[in-house]
Parts: sequence; structure tokens; C-alpha cells
Amino acid sequence: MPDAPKISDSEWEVMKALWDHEPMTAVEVLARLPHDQWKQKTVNTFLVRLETKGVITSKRAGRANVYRTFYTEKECRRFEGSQFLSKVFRGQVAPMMLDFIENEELSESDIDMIKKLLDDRGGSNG
Amino acid sequence: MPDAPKISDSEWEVMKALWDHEPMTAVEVLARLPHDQWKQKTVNTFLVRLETKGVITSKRAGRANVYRTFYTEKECRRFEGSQFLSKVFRGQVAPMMLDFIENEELSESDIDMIKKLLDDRGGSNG
DNA sequence: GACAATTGATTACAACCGTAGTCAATTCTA
DNA sequence: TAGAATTGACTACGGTTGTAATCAATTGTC
Repeated sequence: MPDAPKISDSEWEVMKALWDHEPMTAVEVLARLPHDQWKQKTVNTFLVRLETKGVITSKRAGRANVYRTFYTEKECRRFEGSQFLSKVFRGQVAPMMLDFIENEELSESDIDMIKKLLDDRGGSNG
Repeated sequence: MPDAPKISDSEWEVMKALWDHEPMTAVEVLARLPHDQWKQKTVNTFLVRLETKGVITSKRAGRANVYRTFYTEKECRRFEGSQFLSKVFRGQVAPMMLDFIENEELSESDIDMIKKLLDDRGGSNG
């Protein structure tokens, strides 16, 4: 990612819909969002803004624009993740992980999976 | 936290300074921020806004206001954390942890610490 | 007590955000 | 082909954010 643009909270919702089912027209994107929370025109505005920001692209197909993401969800997560980490946890990964372990729901299999990953990264308690 | 208010990126910087050394006047807060990136008046504005939002409080002491946080850093982290989790990782903790483990720097002792925490939470691979 | 220095209160202002409405072009449909 | 329906383009508008400047009150200083 050549310095990723800022994606706002609502824009993220649109992005997630698009990632789930590319490419889509504006109408199709709306259909994949919580129906009572979004108006067509609002979705349209966000799609235009996202394209202006360079996060998605569009191509005319018949009477509708068809949108497609430019960055993968993984790329955007990585970017947002490091922003979040430095803003909220002063860049310290371990304290952050500990907080999430404390506060959020983790199933046994989640825990096992994470431990396995950690083993591959090193440490002596695995 | 009775539904925590939104704290913007820059406001977070001010908050972190305050948490590190409460209570402080606006001048003292500035002194604890990267000096070439902040003007006194800007810091003042953020302090006023944060108080309006109910995130900090102030009390007059002589000619200066003395500010003090109303929420702990832990509380705010928890709130921001769950926002981030649902926005970027669709509320799924494990994938998020895995991403951070992949992408961020973790020392051996970090890894050990995290594993220990996970052991206390359950799982079978500890 | 008069002037200077300090500091808060008020005001400014553009960009971004959430949330759409209106206008206009295109395209079915009868 | 004329009207209806669809859909993008453009416009709107108040709230938030980043970034401060100006105005005014308070407080030292001589």
C-alpha cells in the first residue's frame, strides 16, 4: 500500500460489503448493507468519496457504475491496525494483546490457534 | 464508563499526556507534547473540547485552569478497542490477534507473557 | 496604581463526515 | 416516440476535527 488513505467509520462498512462480493453496483452494495440504516443516495456518496480517495475504482457498465476495491481487506486492516496501536496503546503490542485477552470473548479453539501462532514466532513457554 | 464519548486522534495525544502526569495546566500539557508539533492555543482548544465532551474536568487554580482526566486510560482503551474490533475485524477477536502477531514486533518476553495469559484463560496447547 | 505579561474565553475557518436531496441524462416501455 | 423509471452527478448542510488567532480579564512588577 503506497500510504493508504484514511477510511472513515461509515466508509469501512461500505468497504466490507464490497470486499465480500466484488464487483458491485451501488444498488447491489446497498442490498448488502443493513437495510434500515442506509439510503441509496448515502451509499452512492460514500462510493464516490472512496473512489476519490483512491480506495476503490469504478467502471461504467450499461447505465450503472460497477465498483471494485483497490486495496485488499488485509492491507487496510494492517494500516488501521498500526494506526490504532500507536494511537491507543502507544505502539506497544503486548499490552494491547493482553487487554484484548482480558476484555474480549475467546473460545478455546481461538486460544489454541493463537498459541500455535505464537509458537511459530518464538518464545519458550509453548 | 456510562457510554464514553468519541475521542479524536489528536485528542488522544492530549489525553495520553494528561494521563501520564495529572493534574496539569494547559501550559504543562504543552510541555509534555512533542514541542514542534503543538502550539499552545491548539492544546488549549483540545482541552476545552475534551472538557465539553466530559472526558476531563478542570478547576481554576490562580490564573490557570488545572485539568484532570475523568476516565482512566484503561477505560478509554477498552472502549476504543471494541470500536476498532467491530469496525475493522467485524468483531472477531482471534483473526485480529493473528494479524497483529503476524504484522507487529513481538519480543520473546512479550510472547511468553501473552502465552501465560492465554493459559489462564483456558485452551489445551499451553 | 499603571503597564506588561499570562492565560482563559471566544471566534475562525477549511477539510472531512454523515446524511441525503435535486437535477439531468439514459434507458426501458407502451 | 413520449413518458416513466433508473441511476449517476452535483449540491447541500450541520457537526467534528485540526489548527490556531484575537479579545479580554487577571495578575505580577516597578
